Amino acid sequence: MPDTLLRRFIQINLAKRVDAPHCEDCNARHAGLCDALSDDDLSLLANAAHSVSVAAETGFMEEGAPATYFYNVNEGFVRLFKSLADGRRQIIGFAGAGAFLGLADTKTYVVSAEAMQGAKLCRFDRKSMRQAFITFPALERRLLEIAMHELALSSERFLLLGRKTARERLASFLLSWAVQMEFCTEDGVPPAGTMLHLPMSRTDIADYLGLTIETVSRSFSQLRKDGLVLLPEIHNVVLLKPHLLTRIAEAV
Amino acid sequence: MPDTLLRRFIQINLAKRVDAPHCEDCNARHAGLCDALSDDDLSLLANAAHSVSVAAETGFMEEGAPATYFYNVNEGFVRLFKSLADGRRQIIGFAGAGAFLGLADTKTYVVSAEAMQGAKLCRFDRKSMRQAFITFPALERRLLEIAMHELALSSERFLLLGRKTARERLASFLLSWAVQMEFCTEDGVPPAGTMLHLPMSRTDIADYLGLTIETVSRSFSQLRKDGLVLLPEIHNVVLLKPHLLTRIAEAV
DNA sequence: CGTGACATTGACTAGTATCAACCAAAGTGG
DNA sequence: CCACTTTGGTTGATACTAGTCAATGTCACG
Repeated sequence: MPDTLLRRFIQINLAKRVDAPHCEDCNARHAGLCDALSDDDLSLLANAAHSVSVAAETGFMEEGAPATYFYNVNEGFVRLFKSLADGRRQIIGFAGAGAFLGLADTKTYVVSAEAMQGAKLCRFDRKSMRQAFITFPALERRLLEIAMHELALSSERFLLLGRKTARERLASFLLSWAVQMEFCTEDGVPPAGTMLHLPMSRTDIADYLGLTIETVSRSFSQLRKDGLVLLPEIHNVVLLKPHLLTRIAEAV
Repeated sequence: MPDTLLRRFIQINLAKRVDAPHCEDCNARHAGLCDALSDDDLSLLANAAHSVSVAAETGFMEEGAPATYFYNVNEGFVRLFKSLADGRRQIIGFAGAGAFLGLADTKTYVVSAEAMQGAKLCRFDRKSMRQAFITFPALERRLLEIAMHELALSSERFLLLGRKTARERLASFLLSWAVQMEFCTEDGVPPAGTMLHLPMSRTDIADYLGLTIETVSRSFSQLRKDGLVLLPEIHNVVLLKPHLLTRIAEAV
């Protein structure tokens, strides 16, 4: 085979696509959807994906826009939100590695998404994803599990937004973040002294909990004064009395 | 075949189980999960189900209890809710014919359920349901669609509970109920003059919207004074200016 | 060291909750 | 049959939590 033809063959059939994701060393390899597939199947799926980087504070999905892509978060955090016409914002969730975005039964996105710091994502277009669900039924089953888990969490959040006080909301938030960051033991409570890193601003926390930044700030100070937490840095919280926090969160 | 043996054969193989549901004339036949199956497949599934009646204001599912059954609502309305230790209650949703209850990735129910008036339900145990998902993949696909739809609705409700005023919440509620009752045209707005029947009490509406009964009552009166609705009976609302209601609901 | 972004704290306000009175409709029982 | 009670809803007066507006503090960065 002449040299140029050989190079061409390699290019087409063997070389990795530069923008295809490298699943082997991905943070999300054993989380979310990807965890449902074997290495071989995943590498097939990866060929349908594009790896994209999103700069800090940049949007890549907009409520109401045609839902052309699904995303899987590989690195960094993403905030999902909805807004009212006058600018009021509600953060629907913070999505980290392994989270699957763009899930919807509609033709348009139901929420907007922005990278918080820099984020790396896998992008699939909906067509190839539909195909993947047919090829890999395990994927669809996993998606159902994920969706059911989200639904369970959402009922907890309805209770928070509809019925809890500012203090209770913040306590619940800290604990749920500890769960999401896998700091919790089998009883669902993080060990005393756990230091949580909160990658989001006070504004984000406020818009997540249905409060204002001032109320969030005051509630933090109150928890600190009561000896429940330490606030060594703005983005770090030490949970001194996690069991008391759960009592506050559940109004026991 | 002797007479007694024949009777016995009929009893075992041909006679309908008294408590098996009659899918042909069920309200939920062409809604929710059941709509995903053909008549033949559905009658197979029906054999795994028990038809149960629940009296008004009676609970049949409790948050935290072992999740042994799934339910499908055939008739009447059911309220799903979560409570805090001190009695504060948040209604997660009102489920009518076709709704599927008990969905959860956990071993225990995440919400409680009560019939509002009398309700008729199909009860499946989780084991036979898992089997049904394997036998009828269309069922699982449909369940995923339902779950994704619920997730889309839930983000809308986060916005409502976290960021909307009492008046906006009530306007949103009336419109969403009109959608659920299929009163809306293709633009998602019900025609002017639509009369909505609200099967729930003011207390239920309050606990659904994260308000008190007094605030709900005042908000109703306010909408009436502003000429947006009529309140001929307590459980009936006439939407006089639905487009204005949507403007209020979305803060345009 | 000045600037800007973000957070905290304080003073005051507003929207909703709470408490209470009142009302209407639907039982209940003598 | 009619007074009495009960239940659910509305309306008013007041309280309180969280929001708004403003001043101050803190930290990172040029």
